[in-house]
Amino acid sequence: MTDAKMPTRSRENTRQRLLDAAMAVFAEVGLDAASVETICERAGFTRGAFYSNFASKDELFLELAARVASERVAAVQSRVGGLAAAGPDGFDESEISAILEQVLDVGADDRMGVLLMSEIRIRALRDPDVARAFLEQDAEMKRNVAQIITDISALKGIEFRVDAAQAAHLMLTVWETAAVRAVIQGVADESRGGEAALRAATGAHLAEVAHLILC
Amino acid sequence: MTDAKMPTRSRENTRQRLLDAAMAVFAEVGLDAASVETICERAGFTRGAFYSNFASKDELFLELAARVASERVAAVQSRVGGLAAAGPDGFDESEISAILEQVLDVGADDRMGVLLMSEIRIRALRDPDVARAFLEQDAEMKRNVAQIITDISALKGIEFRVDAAQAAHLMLTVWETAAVRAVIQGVADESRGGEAALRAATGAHLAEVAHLILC
DNA sequence: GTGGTTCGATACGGCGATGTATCCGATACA
DNA sequence: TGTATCGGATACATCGCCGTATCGAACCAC
Repeated sequence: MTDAKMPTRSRENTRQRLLDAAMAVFAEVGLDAASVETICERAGFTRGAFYSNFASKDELFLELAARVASERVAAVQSRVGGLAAAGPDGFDESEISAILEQVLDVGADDRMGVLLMSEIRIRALRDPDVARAFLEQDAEMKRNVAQIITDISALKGIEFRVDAAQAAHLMLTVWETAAVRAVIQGVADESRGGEAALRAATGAHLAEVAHLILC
Repeated sequence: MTDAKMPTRSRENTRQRLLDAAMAVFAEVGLDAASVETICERAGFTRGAFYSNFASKDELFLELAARVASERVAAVQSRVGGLAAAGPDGFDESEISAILEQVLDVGADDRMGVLLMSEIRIRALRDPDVARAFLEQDAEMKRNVAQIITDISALKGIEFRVDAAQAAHLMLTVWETAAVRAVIQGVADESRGGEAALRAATGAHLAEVAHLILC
């Protein structure tokens, strides 16, 4: 029963390093093209360490996907908390989009995040387990964003043209697609528009939607 | 004269069969997981035929992506043409979404179409060539949809809350995301909701957007 | 210190996919 | 009818990667 096991501190450490390395490699070349070998050498291990910690690449991916998803949700939730601070003063449509932009830019503002989510998404198109995880995470995100919208609505006494759930759905959709589009744009003209361009593009689209849902 | 040099009729035929088979296999297992061998046996050939017609799997994919893209655009364009027939009678927000739904359901209404476009999209996130092709096709689609919206606006004397380009962008975004989501939904509960569910889900979201962009 | 356990490295066998080089049959042409 | 060409099949050599089995070293309790 002592077998509850302190994972030797080094074991858990190894797992995390492997997961981090896998995240980077998956983002770079995609799940299928990423060999176990590559992941290991990126993490500074050999395949022995890998198979001592994971049964297969798929298992690792599942765990990684869960980690990424929960991190995204957690990050958004934490930002939602610190939102009430935003005073109930002046209000215009740019404000709501700014708030959401700030809330959402966790997990979608960097190239790697977009690539990883795309990898998870395409996997969800074929694997039931991943599909369920994906939908659940998405629903959670939607709930959080809807909460924000509701809060704003209550705080400022504003009515929107659609209910919070629909608005949240729409904004998440637009945000996600815009982020992907921006990365593709950067790849097309490898002039490395990078972060700035990405943020600008997604922000603009969000503002557009905010305008639409206002009364 | 129809054929400058008849490529033996059999050669071009072989190419097409290989492309068709590849399309199916790519949709099923993804680009990376699809082996040349699998594609060939699906098409009823051996690898000899493949390497006689294509230099590599990547080359085939590029050609396939171009074909799919141009087919999508062509299909939408042809539907746009037959649109003026829709009489300028009664009008409500469900009509505009119905029209767009009808126009768009080419290329996104079937599981395979969604899977293929997702494959192209994820490839566009890493390969500059694919990225450019993707963006170009997307812009073309957007132009066509914007045209439809403009036509409707003129025909019925309606003003929208955003300009046609923005509206088109939004509707394409929502449509595409909804289609993907529906497929994932079907994978999650493999009760095979299938086509009907997919169409219903995407239709509902489109209607929602139509409501928003109306004055 | 000593023995046991644990974790990662090394070594091995094997499979599957790739790309090329060669062969064979059918069609086109003289 | 004989011959050249073309398209696809077959055969071959190779490589990368996988998963396991084994080894060795560090860490633990006593």
